[in-house]
Amino acid sequence: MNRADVAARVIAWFAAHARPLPWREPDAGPWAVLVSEFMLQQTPVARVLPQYAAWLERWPTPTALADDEPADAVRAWGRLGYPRRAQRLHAAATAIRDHHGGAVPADHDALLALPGVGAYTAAAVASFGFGQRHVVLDTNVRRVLARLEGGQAFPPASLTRAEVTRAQSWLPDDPAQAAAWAAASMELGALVCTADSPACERCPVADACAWLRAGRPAWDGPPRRGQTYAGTDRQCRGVLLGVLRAADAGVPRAQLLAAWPADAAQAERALASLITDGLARSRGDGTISL
DNA sequence: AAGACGTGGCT
DNA sequence: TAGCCAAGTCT
Repeated sequence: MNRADVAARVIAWFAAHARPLPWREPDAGPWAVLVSEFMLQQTPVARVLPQYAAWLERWPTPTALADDEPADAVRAWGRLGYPRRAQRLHAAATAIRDHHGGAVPADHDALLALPGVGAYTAAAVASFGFGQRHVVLDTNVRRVLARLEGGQAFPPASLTRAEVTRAQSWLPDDPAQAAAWAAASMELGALVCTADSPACERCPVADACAWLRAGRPAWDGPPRRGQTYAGTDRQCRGVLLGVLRAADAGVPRAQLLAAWPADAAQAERALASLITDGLARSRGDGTISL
């Protein structure tokens, strides 16, 4: 029962059970993969699906997006969340237009240099978009490996060097197989080896799982801190940005701030941070716009 | 390197 | 219901 055999079974399971997602279709090129990866950062598949289709229809190439305004991208992002991702995707498209001839680069380091592209996204695009061999370590794969080999219910709070080393040891030698493993191990985590109530009875490698063998012990590490949201600056920013997204023209400053009546000082602070981040701009006539 | 950064669905 | 969680990145 070596890693290659276990990985092969996960890949076979994927062939039979993978969801038919548009960015995995044969006609989805690197640009489609890049767009999907940006949208999927911390956002569930179900909410990404409609936005993804609309986005690619409007901007079928990086250059098409780069030639429009960043504000258009933020508005089209809608309610996907973390609107800075829209801003960064626009910036990445601009870099692709200006420095890569309009084609998404295949080189891992070139991908990593793009705005909003970190270790995961660079590896994912190189792997799914170009069939290369990279460690693709997202939250799903981290959890799968933590259980399968580590015997722990969850991975550490932040990505460790040990996890990367472990993931490397699972990567098939052949590039095509490595890319298949990346997609399959992610899908296994998303559909079977889920964070809560994992479906071990449907797991193709349950017999090889250290965590299941140990009786599925509960997480005994440090408490994973929750994400409080109500009343935070983040929520306030979201409300203000929602108003700006919906507006055709600039919104009078006072009217915008009135959208967060609970705490005027907080609204001022949130607006200032949005402007600093380039997600909102103050216009000459005293109005605010995207 | 811990914390900021949106949003909505599920239990 | 309130908290947890979702294909992370940046500082």
